Amino acid sequence: MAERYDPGAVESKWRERWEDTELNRVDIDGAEHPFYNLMMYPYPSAEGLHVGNVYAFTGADIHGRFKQLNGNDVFEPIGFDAFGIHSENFALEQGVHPMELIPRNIANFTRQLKRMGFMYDWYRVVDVTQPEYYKWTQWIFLQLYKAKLAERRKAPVNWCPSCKTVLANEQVIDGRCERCSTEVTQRYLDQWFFKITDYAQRLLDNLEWIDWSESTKRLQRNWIGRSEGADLDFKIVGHPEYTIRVFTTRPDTLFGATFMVLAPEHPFVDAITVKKQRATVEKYVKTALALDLVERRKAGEERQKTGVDTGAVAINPATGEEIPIWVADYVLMEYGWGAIMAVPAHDERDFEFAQQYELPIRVVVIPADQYEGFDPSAELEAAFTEHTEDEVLVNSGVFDGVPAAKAIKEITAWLEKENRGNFTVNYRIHDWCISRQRYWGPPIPVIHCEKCGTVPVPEEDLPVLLPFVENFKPDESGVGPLARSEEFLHVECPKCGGAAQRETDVSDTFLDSAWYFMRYPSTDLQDRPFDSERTKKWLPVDTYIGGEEHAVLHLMYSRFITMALHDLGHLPFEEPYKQFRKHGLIVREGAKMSKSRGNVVIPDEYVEKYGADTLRTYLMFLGPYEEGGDFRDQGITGISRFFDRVWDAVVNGELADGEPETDEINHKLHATIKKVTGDISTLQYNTAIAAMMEYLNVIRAGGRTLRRAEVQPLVAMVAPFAPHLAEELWERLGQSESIFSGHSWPEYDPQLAMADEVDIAVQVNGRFRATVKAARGAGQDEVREKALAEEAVQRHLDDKEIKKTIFVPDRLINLLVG
RNA sequence: GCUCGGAUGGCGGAAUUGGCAGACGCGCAGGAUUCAGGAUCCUGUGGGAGCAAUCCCGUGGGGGUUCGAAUCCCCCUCCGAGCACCA
Repeated sequence: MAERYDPGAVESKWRERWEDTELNRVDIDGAEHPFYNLMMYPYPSAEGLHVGNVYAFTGADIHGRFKQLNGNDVFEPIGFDAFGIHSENFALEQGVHPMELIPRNIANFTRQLKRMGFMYDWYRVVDVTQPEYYKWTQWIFLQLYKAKLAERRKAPVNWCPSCKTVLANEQVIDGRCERCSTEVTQRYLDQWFFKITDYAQRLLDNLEWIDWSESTKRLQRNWIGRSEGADLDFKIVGHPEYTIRVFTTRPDTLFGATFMVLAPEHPFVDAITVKKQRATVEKYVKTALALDLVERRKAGEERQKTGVDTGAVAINPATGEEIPIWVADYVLMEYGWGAIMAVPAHDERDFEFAQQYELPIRVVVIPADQYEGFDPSAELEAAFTEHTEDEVLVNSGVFDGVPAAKAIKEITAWLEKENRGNFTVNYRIHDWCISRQRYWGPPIPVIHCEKCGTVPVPEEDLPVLLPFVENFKPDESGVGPLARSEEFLHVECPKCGGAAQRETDVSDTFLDSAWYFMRYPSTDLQDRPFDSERTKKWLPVDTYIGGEEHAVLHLMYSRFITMALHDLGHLPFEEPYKQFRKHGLIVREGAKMSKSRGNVVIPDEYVEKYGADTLRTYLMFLGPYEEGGDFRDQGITGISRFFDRVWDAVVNGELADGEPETDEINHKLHATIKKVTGDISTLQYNTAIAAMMEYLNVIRAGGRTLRRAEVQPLVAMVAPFAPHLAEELWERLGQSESIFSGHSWPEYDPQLAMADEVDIAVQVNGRFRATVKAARGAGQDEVREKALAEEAVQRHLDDKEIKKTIFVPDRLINLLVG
């Protein structure tokens, strides 16, 4: 009676064995071939592990196990991103205090993660809500504060009326809160900012050399949004004390600037508005500022442009003409200088505005082929084209006829010489607002003293403990719930000893995750955030695998924090992850998974039925890992059957000793090892699995007695995907050590991996007519002779003369006849 | 609107990067086994014509380059993602 594969029994056996033998416990100080394999730690939701988590972690775990099987000491830690709005909102919904709820969720997550067979080192878990962790999050804040990279200022901020907190720009998706999808509004509050803009250029430059998924790098590039152009100054008639500075990417169109526009918040608005227009302008500014950010940002057709004339007049430095100054809310204070020179002929927004208010439009750039015979007085259609070498300036004085791209440089140079402007670069990225008027986060370690102002908490007083606050519900006040704890709020000023108050905001949860990977190797040390020797040994992270939804959030923030800590002398490197690979998204039956659709895959059900190994492998088989896949319930049986057969091949029946039985099988074995080794290295797990299946089909064909040398390498190749099964089979093959404890990955012989006989396609006039077998490397004459011997080839040659032969060695021969 | 992906059998997806399209798996059909269902095993499975050998068509649509195109170039359609009044 054949013994059947029982995943449940095999998996629980090895789960216990690994735990007893501490197989995945890494010798942090003693490891000889350190490899840091990181995956994005989850926030422990009450719903438990999502199949998306399992997908992400499995792909990363396979990578880690593969490295381990190849002789590395792989450190693969896990932790919990348990602070933050998401966790807190759930606690509110359930009416349970987060201090009670979160540990419960973490326990549940831990159980589920262990069931999946990830090779986590459970002796080094990070839980960001523990004081021994957030003490150091606060420490990082203090370091940035000292370096003047943290700054408190009043600013318009994104406010989520539902979560009742401020959000970073990165957390506003389509004008809505990324967590609860409520429309975001604008508020003016005192906020802490991290000056990530100081690092914009470096964050951009380093993208050139870090080994990351291209698409992720592109997202970051777009988000940083570098644009080159010029700052230039406009004089105001009758106000010699003011000049309006603008930023433009199109200095070549300067001669076409027929008016200027200030943002409603622009500091000069009040001062320069003429008496007659004062009431109108004041009213407009008031209305504009009352609009929330979302409404104001609605572009183009959605909302008509509005604006008012200040009555003031500026001088176009190029033409010397007087041009009117308007105020309009389509100009944003946050970008550039909050003021623009309007060139309606070459900017759609300015054009729309000019049409609406009947402002003059002057064309200054035209296609080069229209330059001959151009009449400068003629009316021309506005043209919103990119400046190319095919375009030249007109109506532009001495610059007439100059190609637009060249004119950008020449006009900028001229402005610089005149001291009226200069070349400059602008970035779209804004400073990172880290204040949150919420409860569930690390208190920002700052004290406000009436006498001394803002005083940082001395490092020796850290951590500033998050107090238990019974009613942690956020409210409309813009003041965080921590203000409700009298005991927390009132404190002595560390400087003068007088009565003072603590900062009541907590920091953004993205600050917790910006450095968690630095903590893992040092979780056992309480006197420093990370040990310098261990950091040198393990960091930067060798491979980081995670979702791309964090491209401009976590991944950008952690790069910034790493750079800042590097510059402050705390880290020997400035990029945190040597290699980053994004994984795709997993959908079900072609549709996104969501609770409302009711199509969420609960991993537990499948683990119960098929085992963790089968679920892991099936998830990887769905499609290319970096692109995601489509989960179909029936598909999992394919993997289930595959493992049944692998089991059967090893366990049932005698295995013969000696080399693989035939050269053909030996070749197939080596070719498979080569293919699987390559595919796993590049995260192409789906084709790696297909290759193993193909190999098994080959060796099982004909029901022959298998040889140990045919089967054992397969067991090793299966190990990253199905670690429990592989361990069991490894043991049954007579191995006494864990398959993961040594260098168990099979080697291949590159010569053997190539077949010595190949099929060569034969074409006649480009159409396939036959295949012939030939020795690898066979020459054209030999192949041609074989091809001509084929009956089908002869038929299509039809006795005509062969005019030309195209020969690709080992692949194809194409015979061309008249 | 801008930027970037993508479209291949009934389905998920392969294709050595310009060289036999459809690997591998699911599903389906036929057969074996079974009292039966399930499981398992064999065989077949892009479409069309033919008893057959064989032939023709075929990678979203149209054009092109090439001895040869799923792959490269141009135009179009549809789907997805990110950004969006960023001057």
